[in-house]
Amino acid sequence: MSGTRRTRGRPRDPEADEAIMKAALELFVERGLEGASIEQIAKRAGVAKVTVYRRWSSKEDLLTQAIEHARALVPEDDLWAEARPDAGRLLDSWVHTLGDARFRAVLAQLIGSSVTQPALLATYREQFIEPRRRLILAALKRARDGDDGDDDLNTVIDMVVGAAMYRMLIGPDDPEAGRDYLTGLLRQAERLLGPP
Amino acid sequence: MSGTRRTRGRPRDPEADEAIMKAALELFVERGLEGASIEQIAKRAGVAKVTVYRRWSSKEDLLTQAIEHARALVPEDDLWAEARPDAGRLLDSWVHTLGDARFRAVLAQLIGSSVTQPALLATYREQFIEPRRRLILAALKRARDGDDGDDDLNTVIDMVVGAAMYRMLIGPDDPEAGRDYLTGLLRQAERLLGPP
Amino acid sequence: MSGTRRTRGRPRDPEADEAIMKAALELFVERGLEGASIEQIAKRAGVAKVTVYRRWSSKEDLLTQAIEHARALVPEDDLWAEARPDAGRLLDSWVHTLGDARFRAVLAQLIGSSVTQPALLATYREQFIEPRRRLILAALKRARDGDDGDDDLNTVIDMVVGAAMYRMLIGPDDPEAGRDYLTGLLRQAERLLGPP
Amino acid sequence: MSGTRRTRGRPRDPEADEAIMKAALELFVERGLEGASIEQIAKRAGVAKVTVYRRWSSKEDLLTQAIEHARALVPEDDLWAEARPDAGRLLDSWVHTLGDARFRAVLAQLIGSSVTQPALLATYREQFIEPRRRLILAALKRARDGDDGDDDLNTVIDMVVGAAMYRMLIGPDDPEAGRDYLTGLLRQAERLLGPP
DNA sequence: GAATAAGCGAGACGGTACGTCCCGTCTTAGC
DNA sequence: GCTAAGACGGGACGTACCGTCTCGCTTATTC
Repeated sequence: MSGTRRTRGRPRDPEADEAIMKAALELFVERGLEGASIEQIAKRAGVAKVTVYRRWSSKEDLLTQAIEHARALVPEDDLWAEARPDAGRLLDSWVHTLGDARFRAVLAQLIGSSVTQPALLATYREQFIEPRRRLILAALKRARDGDDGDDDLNTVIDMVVGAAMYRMLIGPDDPEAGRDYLTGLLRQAERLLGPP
Repeated sequence: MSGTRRTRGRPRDPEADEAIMKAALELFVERGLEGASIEQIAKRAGVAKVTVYRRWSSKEDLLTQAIEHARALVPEDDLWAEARPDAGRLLDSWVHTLGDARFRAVLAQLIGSSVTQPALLATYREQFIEPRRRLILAALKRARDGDDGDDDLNTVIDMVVGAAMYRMLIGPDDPEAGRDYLTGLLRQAERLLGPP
Repeated sequence: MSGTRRTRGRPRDPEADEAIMKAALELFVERGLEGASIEQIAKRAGVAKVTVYRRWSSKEDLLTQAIEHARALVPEDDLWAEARPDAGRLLDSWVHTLGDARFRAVLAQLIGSSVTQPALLATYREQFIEPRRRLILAALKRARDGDDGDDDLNTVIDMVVGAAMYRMLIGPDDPEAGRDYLTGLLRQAERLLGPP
Repeated sequence: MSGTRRTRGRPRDPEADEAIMKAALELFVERGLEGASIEQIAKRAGVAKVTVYRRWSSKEDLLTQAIEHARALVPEDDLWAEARPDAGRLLDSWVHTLGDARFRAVLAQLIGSSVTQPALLATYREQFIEPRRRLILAALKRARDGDDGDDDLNTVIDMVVGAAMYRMLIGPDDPEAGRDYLTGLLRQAERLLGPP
């Protein structure tokens, strides 16, 4: 009755997919693109190497899918999915994310690997970053009645997000990049968004 | 006065140092931290592996020093070393740097490798980035007579530099991050630096 | 009856064994014990180094087995395996062997390496030399009805074989050690085996 | 006044020659041609590597000369230099030499190295072996009044010397190759030298 | 119920890099 | 000009992983 015909032979173990993607993401975060070898991924997932290769043609494919898969598991995403989310809670969420070492590790690894493998970072940007930017842009346009061009608003977003990421990725390791710093950024942004 | 006694035996070949650091930096840019193996560095430099190991105890030491060394070779640095450099030329220099794929590759790799090896990025920050920031900060303070706190000025610098780097490292690959984009950033910065 | 369970995983490639032992023997003959490095053996056999190390724990083990293996491939051995081989054909075989540069090289290398590594020569002696000596001894005893002690017969064999090898290994390089020389040796041996 | 003009600069240390040749010979005996590296020879002689290379152009040159040099130091040689040495004492000498592990090691290494480097063994043969053979041949001819050809006598010498060396170099390691064995060989030789 | 087919763990395969050691050559300072 | 010291390019060492491959076994579908 169901549309999808079952294939012949032994079916794939669905738990393996889960375990492999989990292990892949963990290793990528911990040791980067090179450190996340199929060998290690298979070992950590408790799976034979062929089992990985049968499902994904390359490490990059696997990681891309693992990133997409992981996104669906993050409950916080729901907040960003709301049409008009609460600004305070978004700030909290943003502070929380930026302070998370795991997040920093993922993003740093993605940027590093983008030199030889741009697809991963592109996936991440489209999956995580762009939706959030679009949400913020829409909120700003609502607040401003659209009297500024998108370009200017986008530049302001770039400045806020860019400063935060710059601080997190490159800036000195002082733990200053917390709520106070973000609040300062937003205060400056308000001036840019106010009347000239 | 000198007092430093020359050591016995054949002195180390200074050309080898040069060749090794050059090869190391090239490979790091091309293939990242893992791809820059001592084996390949030595081969490209036309040097025996021991010759590398004699001078540097680890790949990270080598790369750190290679980055420091490379900085001294960049003539453009002179511009930034001037007490009161010309703003237009600085902007040109900045545009040129941000548009350079090599620069992007180095910085991206450094950020990626900072997860497991923070020293490299720290060296780069202290050698390249901080001096430029200090110069800009001083210029801004001169212009503003110091009526703003350092924190605010630093935040503005973060926003400009951060936005530029964000665009270069993460942002969509459109080649928009050129002179026009930077000019837009600076225009916004002027507003932040003007009277509230 | 067999009981030997096949082990799991991919079985070892029997052609690799063959190629490795062949390459090892060739290199040993050409360049001696030291020249026959695992690195070169693997390269010549078209095989990865691990593949060698998986099978043999040391170079000496490998060469010992290679010598044993090579013996089984020499068809001439069949002649010596016959119960009552034809004396003329044995002489031909002996002349042929002594004139073979390869044979001289193997034996010379084995003797040289026996100083630091006696096992190789011992294997060779037991595999090649002793069987032939036993065969000759048996033939002599048949001919003489056993009225001499083994010691005397063995001494005569020593004298014939020893003279031939001495000529081949140490003696001046004149190509005299051919059929005439061996025939002369055997004529002298007949006198020793005849009535006193 | 004297004919030989002293050259300029510091004269070579004559003790160095001695020490180097001694060390070279020792290492050759202990570890063979490959093991007797200039590095090790210099270290054991307590001398810099250049000091060795300045005097000899190659390892083989050095060893050849070391062998020649060593011969002059062996007092036993005087016995063989006598016109009509005492047969009993010669036998003693022979037994002593064949039983000496050092002698075996030298000869075995020389034979092994002759595959790639025949000069060493040739020197040894001409310096040590041939003179002794000539002496024995002369003695036999004196005793026999020359009624046999040289060839036959040489063959008998080959058989005795060959058997002894075969036993020492290849034969089973039983310590049988002592005085009794040699005496047996000589007894057999007497039969060959007697009337047909 | 037997045949077929695909998934699975295990492990061998060729290849590359590791960091160390030693080789013979070279290039310096010091006597 | 000799000496000791030590750097040089080259190459082998034995180990560890890499991604690919090839086994025997297991599990499911199909005939």
